[in-house]
Amino acid sequence: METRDIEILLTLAEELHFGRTAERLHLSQARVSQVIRKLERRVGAPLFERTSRRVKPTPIGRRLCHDLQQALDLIQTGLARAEAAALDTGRALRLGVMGILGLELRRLVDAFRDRYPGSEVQITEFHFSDPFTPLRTGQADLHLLWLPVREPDLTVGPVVLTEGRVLAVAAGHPLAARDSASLEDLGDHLVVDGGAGAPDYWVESMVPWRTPSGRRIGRGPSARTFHEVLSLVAEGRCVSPLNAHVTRYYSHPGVVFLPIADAPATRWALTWRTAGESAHIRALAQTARDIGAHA
Amino acid sequence: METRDIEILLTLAEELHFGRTAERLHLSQARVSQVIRKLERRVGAPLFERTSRRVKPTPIGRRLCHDLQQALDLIQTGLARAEAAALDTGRALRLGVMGILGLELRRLVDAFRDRYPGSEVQITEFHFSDPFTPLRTGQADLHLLWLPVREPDLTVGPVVLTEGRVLAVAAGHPLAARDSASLEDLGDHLVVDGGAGAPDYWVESMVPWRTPSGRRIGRGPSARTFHEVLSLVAEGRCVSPLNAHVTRYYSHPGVVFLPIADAPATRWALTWRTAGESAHIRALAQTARDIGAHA
DNA sequence: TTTCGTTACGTTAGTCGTAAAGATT
DNA sequence: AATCTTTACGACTAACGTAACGAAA
Repeated sequence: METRDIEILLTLAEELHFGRTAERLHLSQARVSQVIRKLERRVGAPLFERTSRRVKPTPIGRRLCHDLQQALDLIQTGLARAEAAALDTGRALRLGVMGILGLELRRLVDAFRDRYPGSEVQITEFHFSDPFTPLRTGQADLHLLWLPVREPDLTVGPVVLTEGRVLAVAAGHPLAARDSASLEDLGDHLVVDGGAGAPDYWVESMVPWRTPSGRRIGRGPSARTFHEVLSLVAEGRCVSPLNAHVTRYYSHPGVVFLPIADAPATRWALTWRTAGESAHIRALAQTARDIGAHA
Repeated sequence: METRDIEILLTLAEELHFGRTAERLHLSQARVSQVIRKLERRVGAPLFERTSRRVKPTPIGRRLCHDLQQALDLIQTGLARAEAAALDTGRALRLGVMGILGLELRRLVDAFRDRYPGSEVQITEFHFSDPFTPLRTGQADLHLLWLPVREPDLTVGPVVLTEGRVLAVAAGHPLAARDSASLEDLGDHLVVDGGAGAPDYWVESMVPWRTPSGRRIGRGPSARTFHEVLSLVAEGRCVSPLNAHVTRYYSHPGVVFLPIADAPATRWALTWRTAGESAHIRALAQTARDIGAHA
């Protein structure tokens, strides 16, 4: 008898309804039926009387649920205690960020250090040219990535930052004189190319392949890091959509940043390998949820 | 965290040795390592300090083991209680036997009824032509089968009967004048054919394909039930090895039974579908173990 | 006829073993 | 070198979902 089975049994004893039980546990109704049947065969007696109208525990079932509820509570509190203790002794959590963005996470990191004085967070910088590899190779425990992230092995956690987008153009560029740009303008110029390390859907969400009206957006020279992008833009070899926070940290005489009026907001979320989830990771994610996203 | 994982953790905490833990739980050493590592990542702290010479629980590990031990005990006692209650309310256990053999099980059935007055055992007869199907289709909960039984989905339980073998021949048959037969004699005559419902290894163990010296044993007409066999033998169309208990219940004027001096003993064991194992089945098997096998 | 629970079957995720590598004495 | 744990990889079991079926009101 596995704890998963116990959880299903107890939920059914509460809900008294196979469908609602399945829904609460994100299972199919059939699965709930199978598990209960398996338990009944294991025990050797029916645990519920059921018709299509009513589900009611038998005396044996009721008694078993009572015992198992206690056991499950014990497991959960024991685990919670161990996790709490672990947070006082753990090694540093490596939090990946792209470019200068680590500075924007001060509030989160301070709040986390405040809650878990025994834990440490280490900010590590990675490049947008290969966004998921640091997590997969274990170079980072979490990574701050812009959404959408649709990778089956990764969990997308809370959104911690939301910001607008700007277009970086050379100071002498025709657009530089305007005080805002639009996605449609991208059709008239080359944009920086991010290389092949990231999946198309992810690049597309930041640097689209087509303007809203359907014109193709041309790819210019490629860059791996933010500084390389800035250089290319300053040389006038291309333009590049960027996230608004760069305007707070960079001012380059040869580059002008124009708000892109019709670009969707960029949402930055904590992301981690599902298989690598740990108490530390959950703690940081929960801290992020609690302090909320801020522009 | 599943109960299987808890069991592994607790065993390791007792043995303080990955290899012995694996052995006790019939697992590979690697698997133990994997599970512990998974738990450690889940908790977020090492649960054991280990070198190739020593395994020692950390304080967090020790504390967690203590909590989980209690939980596991609770699950097991709760389950045991439910099973005990089930034995008082259960439906009849259907015990399959071949031919007249049910009469030989009186002692077992009486002992079981004595121990579990709320339970019932119902003897059901099946044919040797298709020995495993009754279990697989659910027509029987247990089946008394001669060994060896090598079916991946079936569990072989205790041996409840052991007996010698006899050769059934027609009264007028040349062998009928002798007072014993040997396996070598089978090479001179046709034996009854059991049909294709049973696997070869199982048929072979009762009616071999070759004599000890290697001569081929010819197959005669086929029969599905014991009575059919007896008819064929009486008609002189074939001979047939049988189990010795038949001499206690059958005396047919046209048939003579000769002990087969060099045949191995037949061992009859309770067998059931592994997936269908229940408290009732375990109770009957345990009763059988306790009263022991008898000739 | 609708509402549930059950059964049948195909897919997939995770368990487990094998074999080889890595670490410690 | 010997002993024990960890890692890598492939096979297989069992968990799970989908869809069709069956029973009850």
